[in-house]
Formats: sequence, structure tokens, C-alpha cells
Amino acid sequence: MRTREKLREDFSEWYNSILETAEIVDVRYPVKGLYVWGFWGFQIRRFVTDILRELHDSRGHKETLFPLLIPEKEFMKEAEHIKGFEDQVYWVTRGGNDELDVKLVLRPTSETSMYPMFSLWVRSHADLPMKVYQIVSVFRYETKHTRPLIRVREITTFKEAHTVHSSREDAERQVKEAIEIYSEFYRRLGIPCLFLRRPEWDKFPGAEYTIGVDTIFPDGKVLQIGTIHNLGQNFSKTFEIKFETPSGNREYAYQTCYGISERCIASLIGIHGDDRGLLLPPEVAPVQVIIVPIPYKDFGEEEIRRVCSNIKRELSAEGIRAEIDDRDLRPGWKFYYWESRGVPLRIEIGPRDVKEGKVTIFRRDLMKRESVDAENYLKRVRDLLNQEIIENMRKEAEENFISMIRRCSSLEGIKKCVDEDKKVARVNWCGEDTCGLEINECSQGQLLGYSVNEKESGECIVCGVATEKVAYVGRTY
RNA sequence: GGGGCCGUAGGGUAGCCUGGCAUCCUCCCAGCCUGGGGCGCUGGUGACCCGGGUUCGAAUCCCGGCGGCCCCA
Repeated sequence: MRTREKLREDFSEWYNSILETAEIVDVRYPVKGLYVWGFWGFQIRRFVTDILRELHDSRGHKETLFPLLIPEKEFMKEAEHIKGFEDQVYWVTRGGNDELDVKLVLRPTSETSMYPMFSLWVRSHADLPMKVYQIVSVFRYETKHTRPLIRVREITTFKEAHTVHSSREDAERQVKEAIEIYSEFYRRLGIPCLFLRRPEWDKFPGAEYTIGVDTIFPDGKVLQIGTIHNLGQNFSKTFEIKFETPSGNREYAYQTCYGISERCIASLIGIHGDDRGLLLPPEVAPVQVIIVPIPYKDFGEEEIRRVCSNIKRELSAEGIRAEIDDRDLRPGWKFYYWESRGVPLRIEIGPRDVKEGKVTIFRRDLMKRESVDAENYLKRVRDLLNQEIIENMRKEAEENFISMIRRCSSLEGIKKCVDEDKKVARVNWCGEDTCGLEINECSQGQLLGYSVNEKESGECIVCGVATEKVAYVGRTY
């Protein structure tokens, strides 16, 4: 049986301890808000970024790499953007012992690094749409409590995509593509999420509008695990990104940008984890099958060893990441070890299996063993890794997700739902700022915005006007 | 933004009030014994966040820094 008692009782404690035992990050680096990737965590990160690359590449995005430092002058060009970031940027003001003539900021995000170059790259409508992305570190001087993978001062895994278009419609279409990419990404990771159009006061500095991607943690708090912005012509006007139309005119371009950070890995941990530790989707598990030999002194140890290496060879030939744990430790100890790291499948080979021509397969997602005939085990492993496990994980995560959301029809209802029951409230909201602010103020939670893909007829919870917009309110990280 | 608590081996802790040999568990190392859910035994390594002050003497008291946690806005 899979249980999640520890997560519900004290999520912070569970989270911090699993980061350590599963070697995801080492929190002991002596600078606030900076963490070291552990070897296991870094491998997870690699498989996750592989998916991101695949999803962007296959839709015509080109990967690139821009400099980390941005000159003060460029950074200061867009008024809204500066206002949003100036109190959280790191400055480089010296080179050796010399004060720099041109002060530099460590990018908190790369608009002002990329867009001066975009104005050189974009010449004609034939250059558009242009879609680029990079996966880099960005720096933000967070003043609130930092937390590994969730609120950090160096975001070490910032996948940011930036696109340029010749029309507002094409930029809108791009926003839809971004939603599609992120839906697919989180579907593959088995993470349920909401796509919410943020209220005016919560949008990205310099954007026309922002769509946040949110998931809900076991403690009922909402974690933003992605953002999508329609920048309109705000930045193209400041950075002179113009293109020549077919008719020979010069027009400012339309832009979008969208990003995902290592919070996506935090969500893997928080959404799928249980009292034993991690549970990883097979696609991103550094080890997909761990083979544990169960040697007995009075039984042929070499025999067992040979069966294990055969299995490993066969699995590897199929492209499955399999390892044998032949350390001189008790099997039970190894079971706990690999379970805490979220390895989805374990194969146990002991005297019983060898004698009966069987293979024991243990499913981490169900915490259950099954015994299969040795000649059929390969197909069974393939089915489990390719389909059954992730489908089961998705189903379970979805159920947990739904159980955290409660429909509310009054401001008092929101307060009770959010403050007392520690859940996320789902309400009708007309979309107007004045009503939004009342919703925002009525509880300890925040108005997260209205869904871009759900509709439900009702009346705005504040002003009572008829609306189909469905909004969510919750406490956030 | 405001308030509170804390920092002792790799991890978790006792000691601090009332200054005088630093406690226990775990991990780790060596060996034996084991092996289908954290086995047992023997032995071993390893710590008072940093800087300054008070004192014969500081983990303990005072000041500052750095780091961590919690609550409220």
C-alpha cells in the first residue's frame, strides 16, 4: 500500500528530508538560496530537459545561448519591466579592482539580453515567426524565504522560449502552441495543472497578459510551474524590433515568451512522492529497473548472479535503463534505498525464481509484487514502463488534485475553504479588477486567475453578473 | 515589510538557564555473521557556524556577521 501520511502532516519536513536521502540537491552550500544538484537529482533534471528540448525542437524552436550579463542601459529600457525586477537583480559593478564604466546585471530573465539582438536579426516578414529558446541559469535576489527548487536565488534550470511574429493573431496562435507544449510536458510527467489567466496586477512586467501554469501540492498550496506571456508590441517598440511587410511598410513585431524552471522537478517530487520517498515517471527515472539479487549461502550464488546479468543485458538491449545492485547489503535495505529514489520497477532474483523459472517484478507505484514466467518478463516490463505505470500515476495524481479543489459560491465560502480547510477554491469571476481585488482580499489565499480552457455558467461571486469564467483562489508558495 | 526561534561529527540530538572531561541514535570504515522488507556482534574515525569581547577558563554569557526555520502583513 502506498501512503502519503507524512506529506500531509508536515510537507516541509518530508520535502527537505527526501531532497537529502534521494540526493536530489544538497542544501548545505553556504550561500542563501543557492543549492548544489545531487547526482541523482541532476540525472532526473537531464531527462526532464531532454523532454523540453524535444517538445520545443519538434515545433520549430531553435536552441540558443545568450550571455549571462546585461548592460545597464539595455536592462533599463522597458519601464514596466524594470519596475518589476529592479529590486531583485544582482549587479556586477567591478572588474578586478576597477569600477566598471558600464554596470552589468545578472539576467533575472533574458528579454533585455535577447531583444537588442532580435532587432538585428528580424528584417522582413519572411524571417517570422522566429522561435528561440535556451535553458540557462538566471538570478533573482529573493527576499522572501528561499526553498530548494522552489524559491531560489539562482534558477539553474530556466527554459525560456522567446518568439517574434508578424501579427497579433500569429502571436495569439503562439500562445496556444505554448499551452499545448506545456500541457504535453506535464501530461508526460503525470502532473495535473491549471492554465490560468492572471489578474492584471499579477502579470509579467511588460506583458499584455500572462497565463500561469499551476499545480497543487499535498499541503494545499499552489505552485506556479510555468508561465506564458503575450508581450504584444511592448518590447518590440522599446527594442526597435521591426520587420518589412510584403507591401513594403515597416511594422513593430509581436512577441511572446514562456518559461519553465526547476520547479517542474519540485512538482515531480511533491505530486508523486509518498511516505517511502520519490516515485518517478519511467521516462525520467535515471534507473528504470533495479535488479536485486537475493543470494542464499546454501544456494548457487553464481547461478543467481548469472540470471541477473542476463536480465540486465536483455533490458539494456531494449534501451531500458537497468542496473544490478550487487552491493554486499541486505536485500531489505536495498529495497528501501531504491524505493526512496523513486525507481519505478524492481526485479528480484532469488532461489525461488531460479528454481521455478520465474521473475519477481515489484511495482513502486502500487508497492506490489508480481511473479511472471521468465520467458514473458521482458514484454511485461516494457508494458509497465511504457504505459501502465505512468497511466496509474496520472490517475492517482489527478484524483489527489481534484480532492484539493472545492467549488465555492460566496466570499465567506472562499475564506473557509482556503484558510480553514487548506484547499483551493473554484469560483465564477467576471474578470473585472474591482471584483478580483475583493476575491483577492477575502482570504489568506490569492486570486490566481481564470481558466483559459474551462467554462462554467454562473454569476460572478462578487458582483453577480452572468459569466462563464472559472477562477481559482489558493495559498501559494 | 514586521515579529519570533535556532546553529554541537555526514544526518538527527543532549548539554547552554546556573561557564570547568561534550551525550545518545544514525550514517560511515574494518572484520565476522547474514541474506525474499532497514539483521546481529566486535572494534574504529568523526563536531561545538565565523569574527570580536568578558573570564584563570566559553558550546554555554555579551556584540556583530553568515546561515537555517516559523508566524503575521
